[in-house]
Amino acid sequence: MDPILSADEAPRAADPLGDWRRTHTCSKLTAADIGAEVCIMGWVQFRRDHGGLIFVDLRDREGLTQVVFSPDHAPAAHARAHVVRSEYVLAIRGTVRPRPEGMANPNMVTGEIEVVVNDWKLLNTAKTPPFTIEDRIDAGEALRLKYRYLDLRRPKLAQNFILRSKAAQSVRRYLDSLGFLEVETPMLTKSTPEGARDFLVPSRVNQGEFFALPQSPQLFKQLLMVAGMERYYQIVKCFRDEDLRADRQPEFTQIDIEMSFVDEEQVMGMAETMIRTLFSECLNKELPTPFPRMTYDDAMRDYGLDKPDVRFDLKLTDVSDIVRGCELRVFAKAELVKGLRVPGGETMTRKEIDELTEFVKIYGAQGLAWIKIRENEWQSPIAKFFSDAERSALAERLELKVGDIVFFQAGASDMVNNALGYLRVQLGERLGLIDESVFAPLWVTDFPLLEYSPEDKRWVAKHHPFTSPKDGHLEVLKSDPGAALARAYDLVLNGSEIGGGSIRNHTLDKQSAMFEALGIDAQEAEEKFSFLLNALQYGAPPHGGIAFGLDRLIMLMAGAKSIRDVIAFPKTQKATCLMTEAPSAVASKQLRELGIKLRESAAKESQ
RNA sequence: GCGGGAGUAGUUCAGUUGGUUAGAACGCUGGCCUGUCACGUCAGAGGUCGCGGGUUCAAGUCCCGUCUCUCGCGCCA
Repeated sequence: MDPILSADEAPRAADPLGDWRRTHTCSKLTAADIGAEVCIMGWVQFRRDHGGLIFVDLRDREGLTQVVFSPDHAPAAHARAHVVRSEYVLAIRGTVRPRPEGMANPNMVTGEIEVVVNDWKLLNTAKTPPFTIEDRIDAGEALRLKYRYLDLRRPKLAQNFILRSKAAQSVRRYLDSLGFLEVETPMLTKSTPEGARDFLVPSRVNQGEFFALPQSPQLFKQLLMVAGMERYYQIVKCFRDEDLRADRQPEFTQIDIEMSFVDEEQVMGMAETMIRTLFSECLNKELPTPFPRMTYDDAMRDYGLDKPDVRFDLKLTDVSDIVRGCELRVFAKAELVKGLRVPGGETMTRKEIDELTEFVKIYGAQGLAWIKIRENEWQSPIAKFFSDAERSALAERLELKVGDIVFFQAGASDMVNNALGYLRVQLGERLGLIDESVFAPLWVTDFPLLEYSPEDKRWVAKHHPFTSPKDGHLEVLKSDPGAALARAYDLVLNGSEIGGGSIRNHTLDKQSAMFEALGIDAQEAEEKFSFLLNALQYGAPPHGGIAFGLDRLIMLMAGAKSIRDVIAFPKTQKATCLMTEAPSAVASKQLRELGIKLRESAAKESQ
């Protein structure tokens, strides 16, 4: 056995691990282990030094165990233990024993027992951490991101990564059992015109030219289908240089899947079972069979959004036709007028309504009209503008009852749907209509193939330009581009889009027609996508697939508020890493090798 | 690019109408303490009030600019 330093000689020098081996993790000791000689290793969570007895809660990835240094039991070991501080790394050899009568701690998994120390090693000391490592956090996120390796020691965060690992394994097991091949695709690839901004990587050997990091492996997985792989998957990083949100990071992970010889029913069925298996294996939650479905048009009509949160019941109602002739001009001339009836909402205060009005303004609304339905009157700033006929039509259409409040939004249809759709979600949260223990999956289908971009003044792909139109919709595409439907589907969970996919164009003529509709001429298509167009001419099988946002999925499963809580080393909202301080300036030699010169406004001091 | 919130001790925060030496809790250091479990107790140390200007006899506090973190809008096929 290794010699152990005595208390008076260099008490803070670390001991070598030597031949000590861990026998148990800190969560695994129970009353069944009483009497056992064990060796546990971990970090000091709390120290309670009574001068006599010293208690230490030792933490490892799995949990906490109380360790007791006793002057009666092992005087030498006890004498050295006064130097122990928070986050010191200890190896403990001791005996599991029951806590004295009445001293059990019901709040701890291992609260029945404690380990009385026979001998111990100080494996390392630690500076006082800048914040306390416990779930009851009191430090700001910026500080925690700088010391991410300390934040990750918190049990709650550690649990998220245990869940994430189990989830990835569950998905791999499932897909492997169905004959999917895990194939890696390039990280250094070609910049594509459509979609998000690319992260670019300069090439030293090809100066003046750039790789792009993949926004997704979309084209590669299609080419793997042409290559006859038949079933592909990958749990893979994707990169998009767009602004961040609580649920968006510039690099994120997809479960990427593609299959040959299938239609949308087979892809959705496979994906649905994968998600159901995942929830069953990792959370012990049974999701409905089958998942409910809704068309895009129905989602927009009833919920205003293409990702309805169906955990609660409020719905939007179109009343445009009823108010077309009313005296309230903003209603009468609006492209779309919708109402949102809130049962029992009549008790809402002026202040609450004002807050909701501010809320909808975020989405471009000018204001928020409302009517409180009382026994003998409609209390409302706008009720006077409606005729008796209009009132009774509204009451009937909206199924108004005494005690309700109904909110209206009028104007451009995109704005009305967006503002009322998010107002609905806001009300669901504020009024406690959401059961947080429920997971409500929903397929949204029959998406439009294209949407009009006012900014670019042209039609752009809603899903992506490789999505196949529904049967017969290739013709619709030419006559009425906005009406053409896609063989695309999204999976929505609790109001978040967690996955989406489509059946692809596997023939050259269909893909060419799609490019044409998008205003990509033959020459540009050739430049950007010749490899795909070539491949489609060599016997591409019918194929389709789906991709899930793993981070967002784990975030929902873990009940985390931010995607950062399920990514080991995330970026801040300005896409920087507070721990490594990336991105950073580089030496001018590096830039010279790449043939890159910075514009003066962008140049920063290099190291 | 735009809007909201935040920035004061190691941490989380308080700080009145601009007015004495900027406070509290936790943490930290030292003493005491043999059944604690966010131990207790006594004592102590600890401040570029994000940064830069300005107004003023006097600025944590008022004004202008700027940076960072965060939530959202736009953006994200």
